[in-house]
Amino acid sequence: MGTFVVAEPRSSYDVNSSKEQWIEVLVDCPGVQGLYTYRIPPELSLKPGDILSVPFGSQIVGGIAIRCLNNLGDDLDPQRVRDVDDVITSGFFPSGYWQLLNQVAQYYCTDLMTVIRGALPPGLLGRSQRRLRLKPETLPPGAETFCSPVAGKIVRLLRSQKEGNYSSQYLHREIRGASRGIRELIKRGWIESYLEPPKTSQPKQQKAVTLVVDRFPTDLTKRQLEVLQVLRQQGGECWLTQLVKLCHTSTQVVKKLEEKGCVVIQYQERLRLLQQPHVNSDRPKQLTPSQTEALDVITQSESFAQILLHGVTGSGKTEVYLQAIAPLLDQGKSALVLVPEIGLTPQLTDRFRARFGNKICVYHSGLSDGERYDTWRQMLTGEPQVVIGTRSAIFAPLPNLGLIILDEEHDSSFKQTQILPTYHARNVALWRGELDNCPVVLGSATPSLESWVKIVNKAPENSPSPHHYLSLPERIQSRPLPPVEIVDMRREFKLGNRSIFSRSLQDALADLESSRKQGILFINRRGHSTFVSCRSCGYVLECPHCDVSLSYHYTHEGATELLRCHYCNFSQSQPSQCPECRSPYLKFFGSGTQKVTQELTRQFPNLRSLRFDSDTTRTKGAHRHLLTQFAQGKADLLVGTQMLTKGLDLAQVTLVGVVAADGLLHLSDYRAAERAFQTLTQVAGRAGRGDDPGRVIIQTYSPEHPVIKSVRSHDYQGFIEAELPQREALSYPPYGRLILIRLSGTDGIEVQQSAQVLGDIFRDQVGQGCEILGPAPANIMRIARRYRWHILLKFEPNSEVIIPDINELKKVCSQSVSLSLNIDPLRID
DNA sequence: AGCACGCCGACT
DNA sequence: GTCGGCGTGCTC
Repeated sequence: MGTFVVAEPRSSYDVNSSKEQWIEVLVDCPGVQGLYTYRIPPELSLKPGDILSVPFGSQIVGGIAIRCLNNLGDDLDPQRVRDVDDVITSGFFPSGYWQLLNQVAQYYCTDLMTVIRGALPPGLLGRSQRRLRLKPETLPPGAETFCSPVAGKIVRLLRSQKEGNYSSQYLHREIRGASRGIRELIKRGWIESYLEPPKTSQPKQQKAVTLVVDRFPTDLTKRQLEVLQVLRQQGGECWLTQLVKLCHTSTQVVKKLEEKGCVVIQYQERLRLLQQPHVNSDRPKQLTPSQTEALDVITQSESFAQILLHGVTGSGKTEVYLQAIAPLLDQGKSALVLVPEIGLTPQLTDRFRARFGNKICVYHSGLSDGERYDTWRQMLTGEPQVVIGTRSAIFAPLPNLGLIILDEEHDSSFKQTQILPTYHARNVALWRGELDNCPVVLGSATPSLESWVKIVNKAPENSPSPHHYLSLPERIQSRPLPPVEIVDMRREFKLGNRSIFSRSLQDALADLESSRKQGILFINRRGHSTFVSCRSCGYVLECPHCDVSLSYHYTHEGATELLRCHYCNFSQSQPSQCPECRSPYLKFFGSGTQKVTQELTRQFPNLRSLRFDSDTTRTKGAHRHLLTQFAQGKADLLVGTQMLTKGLDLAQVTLVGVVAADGLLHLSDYRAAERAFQTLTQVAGRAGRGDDPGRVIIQTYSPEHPVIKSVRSHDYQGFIEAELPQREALSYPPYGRLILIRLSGTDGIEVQQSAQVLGDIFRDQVGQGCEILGPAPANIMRIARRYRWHILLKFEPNSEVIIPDINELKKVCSQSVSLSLNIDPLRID
């Protein structure tokens, strides 16, 4: 080959680079569907998957680049196509991620953007804001007196703000008919209107100091030398603020060192990851034979597999998870561990951190926006790591996923109900496992019927993927499951015991008092009493906004007596007399955590108890604090609600008492029995996890209830065998699928009418193979002033039921009525 | 979501 | 006649 011209940088006559490029963008705007085409300005480089900001109408909104186009379609006038404004973040989605999001959107009947919004950390999809600013330089003194009254109001309002600056939204909210005044003021040149760019989460930059010399110069002051020595101790690099703090000095000293060429100070990204206290590291524990067997199956699954890990309480599921994850990290892969909302206890994360140290990332909605954003970025680095999180962490962008674990997979907090999409993390986890081709482990002591049927009862013909049922039937170290004693409270009453504690429970509590062991008391409800009624006329105090009675709250001597609504949080002080008949004799019915604690101190003054419910764990860190206190033996009894059932592993607990199981048993819900069995089994499982054997006492008015019988003998199998045929007979899940259409609004008549119209539409359009129940008023018809109606669709899982588009359905409803779909609802109330 | 356009009732 | 209410529809 002869001489060859070295390639010149691409110049403007290069056909490829002068050719215009367009991009189709999914725009983040409510009520907007479909893709919009934008021109890619030559100075921007972007690719599908990038998060963009684009002009849309009069504003700048967020969007996702979907695909590149080389030429515009004929139907689009090039004049109308606008430029992409900016690239907010690039490379935020691992490959295969789109397919997952699309699958979620399709199954849960929402648009892709809604799924993206729910998956991304908050604050990435920004939206511009129109703001108005007073121009003091052109504003004549006393301006408000010689313009229209509305304009005057606006000027006065803007003056009250120190920057003379408010959002247009705020002005419109504060001043009626503001638009006229705003137009006038702009015309006069006294104010200006501008778009504030969307504020999206950004990496946090902080000054870092780096040591750049090996040998320290000789002309250093004592202070300067000290700083350099500390910096060397820190590995040659340190945040400026931290260094200054460590040396008890000022930034001046470090600046001087920079001038002398010893260090460099520059901005670096600082990840705002959740700082957690140090824990002592631990080593893998010896496994039982069944743990070993389970671990082998998991570690040998290198592609997608559904694995149900059914381990009785205290059988050491967590240790199996830990040992299954360890080899993955060595292979450079990551693992995702999902836990129930309140199950994200410090106990669990501490155990993971003790084993894997800083390879652990915690991701849940309690983090600040910045922390979530940075944790997300940390995951994108692709370093092998373990992400522990709640429901939404199933969307964690781990590029090299080797294992997904759902701990306590039966837990209902894996289902999102209030906001769209109404996804179940277990479903999404299985899809993700399939897409990322990694095993999914579902762990529980009381597996959901869904998982049981899917994995254990699965018919061979529709099981293309491997599925395994792994059982850990025994507790570690051969500890026995605690014996469960059922106490018939009707009998107690007959024998003249009017206390909320049966004689058995009283004996056990007295025992606890003398033996210095610890116990747990489970109550279904928080507060003191579930309702207050007048002894003379029977009037029950009800919430003015909801169709429910008010709960009585009273914690201790001298505290204010409150009535509170557990649905809308309305509260008022306890009246001294009946609002209806003025009788002063009001009686409290039904026991909550507060009343039980009160009774305890009255009957067992030497037992120290801690209340553990959403009232006492509301503040940040309270959860951890209460558990630490209990673990340190600063109390003998933990008195609490459902929260107690989730992942507490307290070795000293020997007694578990269920004050009244009946509240769980008699709910008019198809899933009530399953929930009751799970809750009771889980709470019973808190006993006897240490060296001392445990004991469980369940008080009930229906001791013959099949759920109670199964719980007494720790008989999951028996429960399942009784429950499944009932579900099958009525085509309830897991045999049939449900979709709940919820209508609500402040006008009861309009809600009812819209429900009827929708019911007729469904009967017309989806009748085949789909049963339509309702419309009917919801169990509690009114909550927070809103009337609620339901329509329930029930159909075979494989039938081709076509759900009408929700936007079409909304059109036929009254405007005041809001409509939402809940796909596979867990509760219908 | 904003913001325009456009069609009807109460004022100069 | 005009002003100003807010119903409908569009945003590359």
